[in-house]
Amino acid sequence: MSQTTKALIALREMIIGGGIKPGERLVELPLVERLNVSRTPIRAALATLAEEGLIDRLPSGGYVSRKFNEQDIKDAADARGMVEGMAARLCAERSVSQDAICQLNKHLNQIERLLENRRLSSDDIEQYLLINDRFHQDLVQMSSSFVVEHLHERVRALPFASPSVFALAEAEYDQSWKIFFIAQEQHRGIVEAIEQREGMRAEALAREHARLALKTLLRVFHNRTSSAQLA
Amino acid sequence: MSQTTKALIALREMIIGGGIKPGERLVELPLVERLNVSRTPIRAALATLAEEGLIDRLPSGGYVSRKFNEQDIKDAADARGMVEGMAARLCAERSVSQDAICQLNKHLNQIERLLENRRLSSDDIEQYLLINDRFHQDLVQMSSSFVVEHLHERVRALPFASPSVFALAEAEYDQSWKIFFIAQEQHRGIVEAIEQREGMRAEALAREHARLALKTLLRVFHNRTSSAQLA
DNA sequence: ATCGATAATATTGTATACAATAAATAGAAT
DNA sequence: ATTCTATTTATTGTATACAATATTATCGAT
Repeated sequence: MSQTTKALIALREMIIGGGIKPGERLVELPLVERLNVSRTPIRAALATLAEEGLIDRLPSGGYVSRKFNEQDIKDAADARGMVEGMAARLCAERSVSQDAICQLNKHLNQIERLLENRRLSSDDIEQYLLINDRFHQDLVQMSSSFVVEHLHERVRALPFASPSVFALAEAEYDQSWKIFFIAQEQHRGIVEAIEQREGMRAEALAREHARLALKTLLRVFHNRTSSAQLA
Repeated sequence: MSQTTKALIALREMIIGGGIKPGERLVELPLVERLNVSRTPIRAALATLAEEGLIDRLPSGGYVSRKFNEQDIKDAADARGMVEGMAARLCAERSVSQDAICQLNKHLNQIERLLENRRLSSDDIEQYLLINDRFHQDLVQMSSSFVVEHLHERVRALPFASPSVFALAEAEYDQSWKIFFIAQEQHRGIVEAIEQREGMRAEALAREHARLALKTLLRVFHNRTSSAQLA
């Protein structure tokens, strides 16, 4: 693993995890000591983080950690829905191959198998997130649009735009295991719409799907507002 | 102007303008000589260009100039419509101030004044592009969503996603000056929809507006296919 | 005490040397 | 001739010294 990657991961973790507080300036030299990497890879990592939208470039040079409010999280989810919605629509309009549909269904079948045990273990949920991610990733790939792929990368990098491990704890609550079933129903709907070339429906479903993820996420936050990144 | 900015602009111009051909690898040392800038700012510029999607990062390190086909241009326009559509919708949903509406209308009035002379000079068109850009930029700003702003920056950087000077020549043709009126009508529609809090309509109009820009652009390309960037 | 100018310091921007890695070439074995 | 390996070369990755700039502190004037 390159030094740049090392710095990037460490910094991301510090920002999300609260090691660097919102509004705090990211000075290069101190980071050299904290991360045991020279300035060059740190600068590269900072540039990347700025592109990802996690930190802000100061007009006079340097960076500060952004602070995100609840509205930002909602917007991020909305944007994610928009991009994945476009992906789904393009899949429908461009008649993806039967093979592609099968691959999507394969993921969904795996999820279904997970959901057979009504009580999901932590491992199950981790599994779920993994497969879920693959499903969405494949969907984007199948749109055959480099632009959509490109935007999806950006949207995925936004904090909390993706269903995260934070949502993990949530699953313990009895009230929320239904979420998985609803999400799965939406997954099926999206694939069905694509198969039937119903672009508009595919897009709408993908958007709604993002809203569901958001709802779960926000509930978690309201339970424990102590999240480091939140203003 | 910093060396990095200098390198960035020069490289962008070389890629779009054809000085660097699609598929060509961008080796740092030769670029140092061609641009009279050291490796450090060149590396920074290359990283930025990769984020913008103009060049591809090789898994083994280094970059190659991307080649864009007609589908990519269509997708870019589509994506632009999607982002500006979301911006318009948010403006509507979030009840932008009367001041904001006035500012948008101010731009539109300026455009209207330009369009009074049926025959537009090159200067007029340049003016138009400038004002048009400000209108769209303001629209995005007024959505008060940093996510939308963020994505808009990405989408704007995509080649040909924005109405460009290429379209300039096109305006000479008698058949195409109507385009400006249609575009203006859409502009008015978008603002009206925002004013009346019709989110869905605002979004749809913004999307359609992007398709119109695309149509113009594609016509130009079909007339003179010799464009450097096109595969 | 407050403001402004100037000096001191901190911080980023740039160049470059060196290290690590990838690509290309040449040579040997089959 | 072809493939594999060894060696060379080309290219990127990293560290660091120096330059330019921005920020902060100091001091004097009002």
